[in-house]
Amino acid sequence: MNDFSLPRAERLRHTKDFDRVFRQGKVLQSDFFTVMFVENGLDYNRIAVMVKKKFGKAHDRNKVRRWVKEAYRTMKNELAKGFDLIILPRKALSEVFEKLSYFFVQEELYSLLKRIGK
RNA sequence: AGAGAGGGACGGGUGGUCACAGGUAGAUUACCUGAGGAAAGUCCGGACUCCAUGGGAUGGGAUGCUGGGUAACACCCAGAGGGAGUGAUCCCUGGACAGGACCAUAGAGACUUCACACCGCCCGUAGAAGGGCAAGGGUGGAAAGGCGAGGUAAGAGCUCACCAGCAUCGGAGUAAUCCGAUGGCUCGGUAACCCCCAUCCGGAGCAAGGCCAAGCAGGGUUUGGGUGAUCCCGCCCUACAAACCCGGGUAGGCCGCUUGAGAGGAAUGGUGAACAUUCCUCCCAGAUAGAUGACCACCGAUCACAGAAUCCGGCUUAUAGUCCCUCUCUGCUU
Repeated sequence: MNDFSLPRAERLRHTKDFDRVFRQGKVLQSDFFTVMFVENGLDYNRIAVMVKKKFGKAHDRNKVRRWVKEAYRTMKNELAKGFDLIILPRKALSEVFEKLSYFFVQEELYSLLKRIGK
């Protein structure tokens, strides 16, 4: 109930899983994020964060990926279960990234992710 | 105190709540560890792995004052010469008498066994003609040793002193080079143009390469070769090697993967050097869709550049701020 952990099993790891999400998945978009998701037949979610090299230098790419993972970890109990999802930060985010705080990213993601499965 | 030169250290801290990666332990839990000085650019140099294997010639590439250090280097240390600065200090570095090529514009003339003569100077003459000359002016990045004196019709290493450069001899130094003597007076620059000399260099890269598991299905054509700059010789394989076509199967796990030219300290050698040797202590990230994050509190007082991917040694570039050491100049006080 109060499980905030994010172990390896709850992450997408194999090429065929990625292919399945890209081929069969549905897409949700906001100005700053794209989310692709598909049902996985399990009783929990698996996620991956993909940051394109265009986003910025390695330091910033790491930072945005960690923020997204952290945000997902703290809100995952409030989301629908049984999906594989891929979260992609969009180019618009990289342009204003330096001025943002973690909380802004968290808000953005929550408003997007709660629409999954409805 | 101010201005400056060289070098070094750190680059938020502590506590708490969640979360991740690795390791250890009798193991759904504890404990420990967890990015950088540049992790970066991928510019050099190695280790390591595979290409069956050795030698020679040619070609290509890299480096470039001297000596030392190193596994090696384009790095480091010490020294030499030249240049800049009052100084601490900083910057530059093979050869232009082996040869070739080029030196725009300007200028009379740009490297040539009388270099040239535009304005000039001198002799000559009524004035010319005809001779002699290169000091001064002018052009240029550079004008054929410089400067002074003698000399002369005017001039000229024509003669002489000093300076620069060249050659020979002697001395000091491992050497670059320096010092001294003598001689004949003396032909620029560019080698990030070809080139010459000396030294070094095979290719590809951890997605290297290897093991296990699973799985299928092999067949055909061409070439005669197979050592990836080329050629030659030797040797090995040809049950091989390469290319292409048709058809099929994997793309999961483990190793490589972090103990290493390792870090800290001491002694000795070395130039109070780079560095080497010996001894003692320590283990300090190893992910694989890729671990370091988020929040709260307090303090310093707002926090730069920025994230490991086989591992080391360098170089270069980016960097808020804090602290330390050595030295120079100027001013003031004693």
